[in-house]
Amino acid sequence: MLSEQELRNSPLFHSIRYEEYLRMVVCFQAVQKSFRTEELIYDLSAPRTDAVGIIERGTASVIRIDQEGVSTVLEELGPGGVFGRTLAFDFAGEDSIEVICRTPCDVLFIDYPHIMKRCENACTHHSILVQNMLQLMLEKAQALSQRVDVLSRRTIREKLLCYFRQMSEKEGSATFTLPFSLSTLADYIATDRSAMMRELKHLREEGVLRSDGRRFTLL
Amino acid sequence: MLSEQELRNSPLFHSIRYEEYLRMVVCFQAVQKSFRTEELIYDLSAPRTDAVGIIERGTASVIRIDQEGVSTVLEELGPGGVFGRTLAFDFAGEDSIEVICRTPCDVLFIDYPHIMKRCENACTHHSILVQNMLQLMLEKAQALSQRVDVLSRRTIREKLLCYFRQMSEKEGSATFTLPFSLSTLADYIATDRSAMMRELKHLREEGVLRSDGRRFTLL
DNA sequence: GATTATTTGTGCTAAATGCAACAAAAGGGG
DNA sequence: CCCCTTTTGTTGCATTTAGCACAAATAATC
Repeated sequence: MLSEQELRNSPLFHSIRYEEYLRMVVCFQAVQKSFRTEELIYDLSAPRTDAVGIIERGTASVIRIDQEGVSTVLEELGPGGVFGRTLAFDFAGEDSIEVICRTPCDVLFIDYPHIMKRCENACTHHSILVQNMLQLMLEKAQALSQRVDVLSRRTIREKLLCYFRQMSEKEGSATFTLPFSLSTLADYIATDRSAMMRELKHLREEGVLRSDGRRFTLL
Repeated sequence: MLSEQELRNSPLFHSIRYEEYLRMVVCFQAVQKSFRTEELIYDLSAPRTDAVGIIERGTASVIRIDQEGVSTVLEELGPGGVFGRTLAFDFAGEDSIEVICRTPCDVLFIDYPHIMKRCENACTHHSILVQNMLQLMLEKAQALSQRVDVLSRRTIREKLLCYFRQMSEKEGSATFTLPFSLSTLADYIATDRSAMMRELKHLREEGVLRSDGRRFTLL
Protein backbone atom coordinates (compact mmCIF):
# COMPACT_ATOMS: atom_id res chain seq x y z
CA MET A 1 0.00 0.00 0.00
CA LEU A 2 1.39 3.37 -1.01
CA SER A 3 1.48 6.55 1.02
CA GLU A 4 0.11 9.75 -0.50
CA GLN A 5 3.68 10.82 -1.17
CA GLU A 6 4.64 7.55 -2.86
CA LEU A 7 1.47 7.65 -4.95
CA ARG A 8 2.68 10.78 -6.69
CA ASN A 9 5.82 8.95 -7.80
CA SER A 10 4.07 5.71 -8.70
CA PRO A 11 4.47 5.01 -12.41
CA LEU A 12 1.13 3.24 -12.67
CA PHE A 13 -1.09 5.31 -10.36
CA HIS A 14 0.46 8.63 -11.22
CA SER A 15 -2.11 11.48 -11.31
CA ILE A 16 -4.86 9.46 -9.66
CA ARG A 17 -6.36 10.84 -6.45
CA TYR A 18 -5.63 9.04 -3.22
CA GLU A 19 -9.19 8.00 -2.36
CA GLU A 20 -9.63 6.61 -5.83
CA TYR A 21 -6.35 4.80 -5.57
CA LEU A 22 -7.51 3.12 -2.36
CA ARG A 23 -10.65 1.85 -4.05
CA MET A 24 -8.68 0.63 -7.06
CA VAL A 25 -6.21 -1.31 -4.97
CA VAL A 26 -9.10 -3.42 -3.69
CA CYS A 27 -10.67 -3.72 -7.14
CA PHE A 28 -7.41 -4.82 -8.78
CA GLN A 29 -6.34 -7.08 -5.96
CA ALA A 30 -3.10 -5.16 -5.97
CA VAL A 31 -0.39 -6.41 -3.65
CA GLN A 32 2.90 -4.69 -2.98
CA LYS A 33 5.95 -6.66 -1.92
CA SER A 34 9.51 -5.72 -1.13
CA PHE A 35 12.55 -7.69 -2.18
CA ARG A 36 16.21 -7.75 -1.31
CA THR A 37 19.18 -8.05 -3.66
CA GLU A 38 19.47 -11.44 -5.33
CA GLU A 39 15.99 -12.44 -4.26
CA LEU A 40 13.66 -14.13 -6.74
CA ILE A 41 10.82 -11.75 -7.57
CA TYR A 42 8.92 -13.85 -10.05
CA ASP A 43 9.30 -17.02 -12.09
CA LEU A 44 8.05 -16.26 -15.59
CA SER A 45 8.53 -19.83 -16.77
CA ALA A 46 6.21 -21.28 -14.13
CA PRO A 47 3.56 -18.67 -13.41
CA ARG A 48 0.68 -19.84 -11.25
CA THR A 49 -1.24 -16.63 -11.75
CA ASP A 50 -1.65 -14.20 -14.61
CA ALA A 51 -0.15 -11.35 -12.66
CA VAL A 52 1.57 -8.24 -13.92
CA GLY A 53 4.42 -6.82 -11.88
CA ILE A 54 5.43 -3.18 -11.83
CA ILE A 55 8.69 -2.00 -10.30
CA GLU A 56 7.81 0.91 -8.04
CA ARG A 57 11.31 1.32 -6.65
CA GLY A 58 14.70 -0.29 -7.30
CA THR A 59 15.98 -2.35 -10.21
CA ALA A 60 15.61 -5.94 -11.36
CA SER A 61 16.74 -8.19 -14.19
CA VAL A 62 14.89 -10.70 -16.31
CA ILE A 63 17.20 -13.65 -16.72
CA ARG A 64 16.95 -16.74 -18.86
CA ILE A 65 18.79 -19.88 -17.86
CA ASP A 66 18.83 -22.53 -20.55
CA GLN A 67 19.16 -26.28 -20.20
CA GLU A 68 22.96 -26.15 -20.21
CA GLY A 69 22.90 -23.58 -17.42
CA VAL A 70 23.93 -20.64 -19.61
CA SER A 71 22.34 -17.50 -18.23
CA THR A 72 21.44 -14.44 -20.27
CA VAL A 73 20.10 -11.08 -19.18
CA LEU A 74 16.96 -10.57 -21.26
CA GLU A 75 15.79 -7.28 -19.74
CA GLU A 76 16.85 -4.66 -17.27
CA LEU A 77 13.95 -3.24 -15.29
CA GLY A 78 14.02 0.08 -13.44
CA PRO A 79 11.21 2.02 -11.78
CA GLY A 80 8.19 1.76 -14.07
CA GLY A 81 9.45 -1.50 -15.50
CA VAL A 82 6.70 -4.04 -16.13
CA PHE A 83 6.87 -7.79 -16.46
CA GLY A 84 4.42 -10.63 -16.82
CA ARG A 85 3.63 -13.69 -18.82
CA THR A 86 1.20 -11.83 -21.07
CA LEU A 87 3.56 -8.89 -21.57
CA ALA A 88 6.53 -10.79 -22.87
CA PHE A 89 8.31 -14.10 -23.00
CA ASP A 90 5.17 -16.21 -22.93
CA PHE A 91 6.74 -19.08 -24.78
CA ALA A 92 6.89 -22.77 -24.14
CA GLY A 93 10.63 -23.43 -24.23
CA GLU A 94 12.32 -25.58 -21.63
CA ASP A 95 14.34 -22.68 -20.28
CA SER A 96 13.79 -21.08 -16.94
CA ILE A 97 13.03 -17.36 -16.92
CA GLU A 98 13.24 -15.44 -13.70
CA VAL A 99 12.90 -11.88 -12.49
CA ILE A 100 15.70 -11.29 -10.01
CA CYS A 101 16.10 -8.34 -7.66
CA ARG A 102 19.27 -6.38 -8.39
CA THR A 103 18.90 -3.47 -5.97
CA PRO A 104 16.24 -3.49 -3.21
CA CYS A 105 12.83 -3.37 -4.86
CA ASP A 106 9.22 -2.56 -4.20
CA VAL A 107 7.07 -4.42 -6.66
CA LEU A 108 3.36 -4.02 -7.24
CA PHE A 109 1.50 -7.11 -8.43
CA ILE A 110 -1.83 -6.70 -10.16
CA ASP A 111 -4.27 -9.14 -11.62
CA TYR A 112 -3.80 -8.66 -15.34
CA PRO A 113 -7.35 -9.05 -16.69
CA HIS A 114 -8.55 -6.30 -14.36
CA ILE A 115 -6.42 -3.71 -16.09
CA MET A 116 -7.53 -4.59 -19.57
CA LYS A 117 -11.18 -5.24 -18.83
CA ARG A 118 -13.49 -2.41 -19.81
CA CYS A 119 -14.76 -0.82 -16.63
CA GLU A 120 -18.52 -1.16 -16.03
CA ASN A 121 -18.61 2.13 -14.14
CA ALA A 122 -16.71 3.87 -16.94
CA CYS A 123 -14.70 5.40 -14.16
CA THR A 124 -12.33 8.12 -15.21
CA HIS A 125 -9.55 6.89 -12.94
CA HIS A 126 -9.63 3.57 -14.70
CA SER A 127 -9.03 5.24 -18.02
CA ILE A 128 -6.17 7.20 -16.50
CA LEU A 129 -4.72 3.92 -15.34
CA VAL A 130 -4.92 2.53 -18.86
CA GLN A 131 -3.18 5.63 -20.12
CA ASN A 132 -0.42 5.23 -17.54
CA MET A 133 -0.09 1.58 -18.46
CA LEU A 134 0.22 2.57 -22.12
CA GLN A 135 3.03 4.92 -21.19
CA LEU A 136 4.82 2.11 -19.37
CA MET A 137 4.43 -0.19 -22.35
CA LEU A 138 5.83 2.48 -24.65
CA GLU A 139 8.89 2.67 -22.46
CA LYS A 140 9.16 -1.10 -22.33
CA ALA A 141 9.01 -1.29 -26.12
CA GLN A 142 11.77 1.31 -26.34
CA ALA A 143 13.93 -0.63 -23.90
CA LEU A 144 13.37 -3.87 -25.80
CA SER A 145 14.18 -2.16 -29.08
CA GLN A 146 17.48 -0.99 -27.70
CA ARG A 147 18.08 -4.54 -26.53
CA VAL A 148 17.45 -5.79 -30.07
CA ASP A 149 19.72 -3.10 -31.44
CA VAL A 150 22.62 -4.36 -29.32
CA LEU A 151 22.00 -8.08 -29.74
CA SER A 152 21.61 -7.88 -33.50
CA ARG A 153 25.18 -6.62 -33.97
CA ARG A 154 27.39 -9.23 -35.56
CA THR A 155 30.55 -8.98 -33.47
CA ILE A 156 31.40 -8.56 -29.80
CA ARG A 157 33.12 -5.29 -30.62
CA GLU A 158 30.01 -3.88 -32.29
CA LYS A 159 27.77 -5.07 -29.49
CA LEU A 160 29.95 -3.36 -26.92
CA LEU A 161 30.17 -0.13 -28.86
CA CYS A 162 26.42 -0.11 -29.47
CA TYR A 163 25.69 -0.65 -25.80
CA PHE A 164 28.23 1.94 -24.73
CA ARG A 165 26.72 4.46 -27.12
CA GLN A 166 23.30 3.82 -25.59
CA MET A 167 24.68 4.25 -22.10
CA SER A 168 26.49 7.44 -22.94
CA GLU A 169 23.33 8.85 -24.54
CA LYS A 170 21.26 8.01 -21.48
CA GLU A 171 23.88 9.55 -19.25
CA GLY A 172 24.23 12.55 -21.52
CA SER A 173 27.98 12.18 -21.22
CA ALA A 174 30.83 10.24 -22.76
CA THR A 175 31.51 8.82 -19.32
CA PHE A 176 29.14 6.39 -17.63
CA THR A 177 29.06 3.57 -15.10
CA LEU A 178 27.77 0.09 -15.82
CA PRO A 179 24.67 -0.88 -13.86
CA PHE A 180 26.21 -4.31 -13.29
CA SER A 181 29.47 -6.26 -13.25
CA LEU A 182 31.57 -6.97 -16.33
CA SER A 183 30.65 -10.64 -15.99
CA THR A 184 26.99 -9.73 -16.18
CA LEU A 185 27.72 -7.47 -19.15
CA ALA A 186 28.89 -10.56 -20.98
CA ASP A 187 25.55 -12.23 -20.22
CA TYR A 188 23.82 -9.06 -21.36
CA ILE A 189 25.46 -9.00 -24.77
CA ALA A 190 25.17 -12.80 -24.95
CA THR A 191 28.81 -13.71 -25.41
CA ASP A 192 31.69 -15.39 -23.66
CA ARG A 193 33.19 -13.35 -20.86
CA SER A 194 36.84 -13.94 -21.71
CA ALA A 195 36.23 -13.12 -25.36
CA MET A 196 34.56 -9.92 -24.26
CA MET A 197 37.48 -9.05 -21.98
CA ARG A 198 39.85 -9.55 -24.86
CA GLU A 199 37.79 -7.23 -27.06
CA LEU A 200 37.67 -4.64 -24.29
CA LYS A 201 41.44 -4.73 -24.12
CA HIS A 202 41.69 -4.21 -27.86
CA LEU A 203 39.32 -1.25 -27.68
CA ARG A 204 41.44 0.29 -24.91
CA GLU A 205 44.67 -0.34 -26.81
CA GLU A 206 43.24 1.22 -29.94
CA GLY A 207 42.24 4.27 -27.91
CA VAL A 208 38.53 3.90 -28.62
CA LEU A 209 37.70 4.01 -24.93
CA ARG A 210 39.10 4.27 -21.45
CA SER A 211 37.87 2.20 -18.54
CA ASP A 212 38.43 1.73 -14.85
CA GLY A 213 36.36 -1.04 -13.32
CA ARG A 214 32.75 -0.35 -14.25
CA ARG A 215 33.45 3.18 -15.29
CA PHE A 216 33.84 3.79 -19.02
CA THR A 217 34.64 6.76 -21.23
CA LEU A 218 34.18 6.80 -24.98
CA LEU A 219 36.90 8.73 -26.75
CA MET B 1 -10.14 6.64 -44.88
CA LEU B 2 -11.72 3.36 -43.82
CA SER B 3 -15.07 1.95 -44.87
CA GLU B 4 -17.50 0.80 -42.18
CA GLN B 5 -16.48 -2.76 -42.92
CA GLU B 6 -12.75 -2.01 -42.66
CA LEU B 7 -13.30 -0.12 -39.44
CA ARG B 8 -14.45 -3.30 -37.73
CA ASN B 9 -11.14 -4.94 -38.60
CA SER B 10 -8.98 -1.94 -37.79
CA PRO B 11 -6.62 -2.75 -34.94
CA LEU B 12 -6.62 0.82 -33.65
CA PHE B 13 -10.22 1.91 -34.18
CA HIS B 14 -11.75 -1.43 -33.35
CA SER B 15 -15.08 -1.09 -31.45
CA ILE B 16 -15.42 2.62 -32.13
CA ARG B 17 -18.58 3.77 -33.89
CA TYR B 18 -18.26 5.03 -37.44
CA GLU B 19 -19.40 8.62 -36.85
CA GLU B 20 -16.97 8.92 -33.98
CA TYR B 21 -14.23 7.48 -36.12
CA LEU B 22 -14.84 10.12 -38.77
CA ARG B 23 -14.51 12.88 -36.22
CA MET B 24 -11.34 11.37 -34.78
CA VAL B 25 -9.66 11.07 -38.14
CA VAL B 26 -9.86 14.83 -38.47
CA CYS B 27 -8.80 15.40 -34.87
CA PHE B 28 -5.78 13.09 -35.16
CA GLN B 29 -4.78 14.26 -38.62
CA ALA B 30 -4.86 10.61 -39.57
CA VAL B 31 -3.72 9.74 -43.07
CA GLN B 32 -3.92 6.35 -44.70
CA LYS B 33 -1.50 5.36 -47.43
CA SER B 34 -1.00 2.23 -49.48
CA PHE B 35 2.34 0.74 -50.39
CA ARG B 36 3.61 -1.87 -52.77
CA THR B 37 6.19 -4.56 -52.13
CA GLU B 38 9.73 -3.22 -51.63
CA GLU B 39 8.49 0.32 -51.27
CA LEU B 40 9.87 2.51 -48.47
CA ILE B 41 7.13 3.15 -45.93
CA TYR B 42 9.04 5.26 -43.46
CA ASP B 43 12.56 6.30 -42.62
CA LEU B 44 12.98 6.00 -38.86
CA SER B 45 16.47 7.42 -38.90
CA ALA B 46 15.42 10.69 -40.51
CA PRO B 47 11.90 11.44 -39.32
CA ARG B 48 10.58 14.83 -40.22
CA THR B 49 7.44 14.37 -38.14
CA ASP B 50 6.66 12.60 -34.91
CA ALA B 51 4.23 10.25 -36.57
CA VAL B 52 3.12 6.82 -35.50
CA GLY B 53 2.37 4.27 -38.19
CA ILE B 54 -0.06 1.38 -37.83
CA ILE B 55 -0.20 -1.48 -40.29
CA GLU B 56 -3.86 -1.93 -41.18
CA ARG B 57 -3.26 -4.57 -43.84
CA GLY B 58 -0.22 -6.42 -45.16
CA THR B 59 3.25 -6.94 -43.70
CA ALA B 60 6.39 -4.86 -43.40
CA SER B 61 9.89 -5.12 -42.00
CA VAL B 62 11.96 -2.73 -39.94
CA ILE B 63 15.47 -2.93 -41.32
CA ARG B 64 18.72 -1.45 -40.08
CA ILE B 65 21.53 -0.83 -42.53
CA ASP B 66 24.81 0.02 -40.85
CA GLN B 67 27.75 2.04 -42.19
CA GLU B 68 29.31 -1.03 -43.83
CA GLY B 69 26.07 -1.81 -45.59
CA VAL B 70 25.18 -4.82 -43.45
CA SER B 71 21.43 -5.07 -43.19
CA THR B 72 19.55 -6.61 -40.31
CA VAL B 73 15.85 -7.26 -39.85
CA LEU B 74 14.96 -5.62 -36.56
CA GLU B 75 11.22 -6.23 -36.57
CA GLU B 76 8.55 -7.99 -38.53
CA LEU B 77 5.28 -6.07 -38.62
CA GLY B 78 1.91 -7.58 -39.47
CA PRO B 79 -1.60 -6.10 -39.18
CA GLY B 80 -1.71 -4.18 -35.91
CA GLY B 81 2.02 -3.62 -36.02
CA VAL B 82 3.06 -0.15 -34.87
CA PHE B 83 6.21 1.80 -35.55
CA GLY B 84 7.50 5.27 -34.85
CA ARG B 85 10.42 7.18 -33.50
CA THR B 86 8.90 7.45 -30.04
CA LEU B 87 7.88 3.80 -29.95
CA ALA B 88 11.24 2.28 -30.60
CA PHE B 89 14.68 2.78 -32.04
CA ASP B 90 14.88 6.46 -31.22
CA PHE B 91 18.65 6.48 -31.03
CA ALA B 92 21.30 8.63 -32.56
CA GLY B 93 23.52 6.07 -34.29
CA GLU B 94 24.80 6.61 -37.79
CA ASP B 95 22.84 3.69 -39.14
CA SER B 96 19.86 3.98 -41.40
CA ILE B 97 16.61 2.41 -40.18
CA GLU B 98 13.78 1.92 -42.60
CA VAL B 99 10.33 0.43 -42.64
CA ILE B 100 10.01 -1.51 -45.88
CA CYS B 101 6.85 -2.96 -47.38
CA ARG B 102 7.04 -6.74 -47.69
CA THR B 103 3.55 -7.54 -48.92
CA PRO B 104 1.16 -4.80 -50.13
CA CYS B 105 0.29 -2.61 -47.17
CA ASP B 106 -2.25 -0.10 -45.94
CA VAL B 107 -0.65 2.06 -43.30
CA LEU B 108 -2.34 4.58 -41.06
CA PHE B 109 -0.23 7.53 -39.95
CA ILE B 110 -1.24 9.47 -36.86
CA ASP B 111 0.21 12.45 -35.11
CA TYR B 112 1.70 10.90 -31.98
CA PRO B 113 1.04 13.59 -29.35
CA HIS B 114 -2.67 13.48 -30.16
CA ILE B 115 -2.99 9.92 -29.01
CA MET B 116 -1.25 10.45 -25.71
CA LYS B 117 -2.71 13.84 -24.87
CA ARG B 118 -5.49 13.77 -22.33
CA CYS B 119 -8.70 14.63 -24.13
CA GLU B 120 -10.37 17.89 -23.08
CA ASN B 121 -13.80 16.50 -23.93
CA ALA B 122 -13.07 13.36 -21.91
CA CYS B 123 -14.64 11.57 -24.84
CA THR B 124 -15.25 7.88 -24.32
CA HIS B 125 -14.06 6.99 -27.81
CA HIS B 126 -10.72 8.54 -27.04
CA SER B 127 -10.29 6.28 -24.02
CA ILE B 128 -11.23 3.29 -26.15
CA LEU B 129 -8.55 4.34 -28.58
CA VAL B 130 -5.99 4.44 -25.78
CA GLN B 131 -7.08 1.00 -24.72
CA ASN B 132 -6.69 -0.30 -28.27
CA MET B 133 -3.29 1.33 -28.49
CA LEU B 134 -2.29 -0.37 -25.23
CA GLN B 135 -3.32 -3.69 -26.72
CA LEU B 136 -1.13 -3.02 -29.77
CA MET B 137 1.80 -2.11 -27.56
CA LEU B 138 1.36 -5.29 -25.55
CA GLU B 139 1.59 -7.25 -28.76
CA LYS B 140 4.60 -5.27 -29.87
CA ALA B 141 6.35 -5.96 -26.59
CA GLN B 142 5.66 -9.65 -27.00
CA ALA B 143 7.03 -9.64 -30.53
CA LEU B 144 10.16 -7.77 -29.42
CA SER B 145 10.64 -10.19 -26.54
CA GLN B 146 10.58 -13.11 -28.92
CA ARG B 147 13.09 -11.24 -31.03
CA VAL B 148 15.35 -10.88 -28.00
CA ASP B 149 14.88 -14.54 -27.17
CA VAL B 150 16.20 -15.54 -30.59
CA LEU B 151 19.02 -13.00 -30.83
CA SER B 152 20.36 -13.72 -27.35
CA ARG B 153 21.17 -17.33 -28.25
CA ARG B 154 24.89 -17.93 -28.46
CA THR B 155 25.19 -20.03 -31.63
CA ILE B 156 23.60 -20.05 -35.07
CA ARG B 157 22.19 -23.47 -34.36
CA GLU B 158 20.44 -22.29 -31.19
CA LYS B 159 19.13 -19.18 -32.91
CA LEU B 160 17.65 -21.25 -35.70
CA LEU B 161 16.06 -23.76 -33.35
CA CYS B 162 14.67 -21.02 -31.15
CA TYR B 163 13.14 -19.23 -34.13
CA PHE B 164 11.77 -22.45 -35.58
CA ARG B 165 10.19 -23.32 -32.25
CA GLN B 166 8.49 -19.92 -32.21
CA MET B 167 7.24 -20.40 -35.75
CA SER B 168 5.94 -23.87 -35.08
CA GLU B 169 4.12 -22.62 -31.96
CA LYS B 170 2.52 -19.78 -33.88
CA GLU B 171 1.50 -22.17 -36.64
CA GLY B 172 0.30 -24.74 -34.13
CA SER B 173 2.13 -27.37 -36.13
CA ALA B 174 5.60 -28.83 -36.50
CA THR B 175 5.48 -27.69 -40.13
CA PHE B 176 5.59 -24.04 -41.11
CA THR B 177 6.64 -21.73 -43.92
CA LEU B 178 9.11 -18.88 -43.53
CA PRO B 179 7.63 -15.43 -44.09
CA PHE B 180 10.74 -14.50 -46.06
CA SER B 181 13.69 -15.90 -48.00
CA LEU B 182 16.54 -17.85 -46.43
CA SER B 183 18.84 -14.93 -47.18
CA THR B 184 16.56 -12.67 -45.17
CA LEU B 185 16.42 -15.25 -42.40
CA ALA B 186 20.17 -14.81 -42.05
CA ASP B 187 19.62 -11.07 -41.63
CA TYR B 188 16.88 -11.84 -39.13
CA ILE B 189 19.07 -13.98 -36.89
CA ALA B 190 21.97 -11.59 -37.48
CA THR B 191 24.53 -13.99 -38.93
CA ASP B 192 26.36 -14.82 -42.09
CA ARG B 193 24.22 -16.48 -44.71
CA SER B 194 26.68 -19.15 -45.74
CA ALA B 195 27.35 -20.09 -42.13
CA MET B 196 23.64 -20.39 -41.57
CA MET B 197 23.23 -22.60 -44.64
CA ARG B 198 25.95 -24.87 -43.34
CA GLU B 199 24.21 -25.15 -39.97
CA LEU B 200 20.91 -25.88 -41.70
CA LYS B 201 22.56 -28.72 -43.56
CA HIS B 202 23.93 -30.14 -40.31
CA LEU B 203 20.49 -29.95 -38.71
CA ARG B 204 19.00 -31.79 -41.67
CA GLU B 205 21.74 -34.43 -41.66
CA GLU B 206 21.29 -34.99 -37.95
CA GLY B 207 17.58 -35.50 -38.52
CA VAL B 208 16.54 -32.56 -36.34
CA LEU B 209 14.44 -31.07 -39.13
CA ARG B 210 13.34 -31.45 -42.70
CA SER B 211 13.13 -28.59 -45.15
CA ASP B 212 12.14 -27.85 -48.71
CA GLY B 213 12.73 -24.28 -49.78
CA ARG B 214 10.98 -22.09 -47.21
CA ARG B 215 8.98 -24.95 -45.80
CA PHE B 216 10.33 -26.52 -42.59
CA THR B 217 9.33 -29.39 -40.35
CA LEU B 218 10.75 -29.95 -36.89
CA LEU B 219 11.20 -33.65 -36.14
C1' DG C 1 9.70 -17.79 -73.40
C1' DA C 2 14.09 -15.80 -73.32
C1' DT C 3 16.94 -13.02 -70.40
C1' DT C 4 18.36 -11.05 -66.11
C1' DA C 5 18.36 -10.79 -61.31
C1' DT C 6 18.11 -13.05 -57.14
C1' DT C 7 18.35 -16.93 -54.21
C1' DT C 8 20.27 -21.20 -52.88
C1' DG C 9 23.81 -24.53 -52.08
C1' DT C 10 28.63 -25.49 -51.29
C1' DG C 11 33.70 -25.31 -50.21
C1' DC C 12 37.86 -23.06 -48.71
C1' DT C 13 40.56 -20.04 -45.71
C1' DA C 14 41.17 -16.53 -42.32
C1' DA C 15 39.44 -14.49 -38.38
C1' DA C 16 36.62 -14.32 -34.39
C1' DT C 17 34.74 -16.59 -30.67
C1' DG C 18 34.15 -20.11 -27.04
C1' DC C 19 36.25 -22.98 -23.56
C1' DA C 20 39.10 -24.26 -19.77
C1' DA C 21 42.18 -22.99 -16.51
C1' DC C 22 44.45 -20.10 -13.33
C1' DA C 23 46.26 -16.08 -10.61
C1' DA C 24 45.40 -11.65 -8.84
C1' DA C 25 42.21 -8.33 -7.09
C1' DA C 26 38.07 -6.85 -5.02
C1' DG C 27 34.12 -7.33 -2.27
C1' DG C 28 31.20 -9.22 1.61
C1' DG C 29 30.16 -11.40 6.09
C1' DG C 30 31.21 -12.87 10.38
C1' DC D 1 40.71 -8.08 10.38
C1' DC D 2 40.58 -12.47 8.26
C1' DC D 3 38.37 -15.80 5.38
C1' DC D 4 35.70 -16.97 1.65
C1' DT D 5 33.35 -15.88 -2.54
C1' DT D 6 33.00 -13.39 -6.64
C1' DT D 7 35.01 -10.71 -10.12
C1' DT D 8 38.62 -9.41 -13.15
C1' DG D 9 42.40 -10.08 -16.17
C1' DT D 10 44.99 -13.14 -19.16
C1' DT D 11 46.52 -17.09 -22.00
C1' DG D 12 46.65 -21.26 -25.28
C1' DC D 13 43.94 -24.04 -27.95
C1' DA D 14 39.73 -26.07 -30.26
C1' DT D 15 35.68 -24.81 -32.56
C1' DT D 16 32.64 -21.85 -34.79
C1' DT D 17 31.75 -18.30 -37.74
C1' DA D 18 32.58 -14.73 -41.41
C1' DG D 19 34.11 -13.58 -45.89
C1' DC D 20 34.68 -14.71 -50.47
C1' DA D 21 33.87 -16.98 -54.64
C1' DC D 22 31.28 -19.65 -57.86
C1' DA D 23 27.83 -22.84 -59.95
C1' DA D 24 23.11 -24.27 -60.02
C1' DA D 25 18.41 -23.31 -59.33
C1' DT D 26 14.67 -20.29 -58.94
C1' DA D 27 12.06 -16.18 -59.55
C1' DA D 28 11.17 -11.84 -61.85
C1' DT D 29 10.92 -8.88 -66.06
C1' DC D 30 10.26 -7.73 -70.44
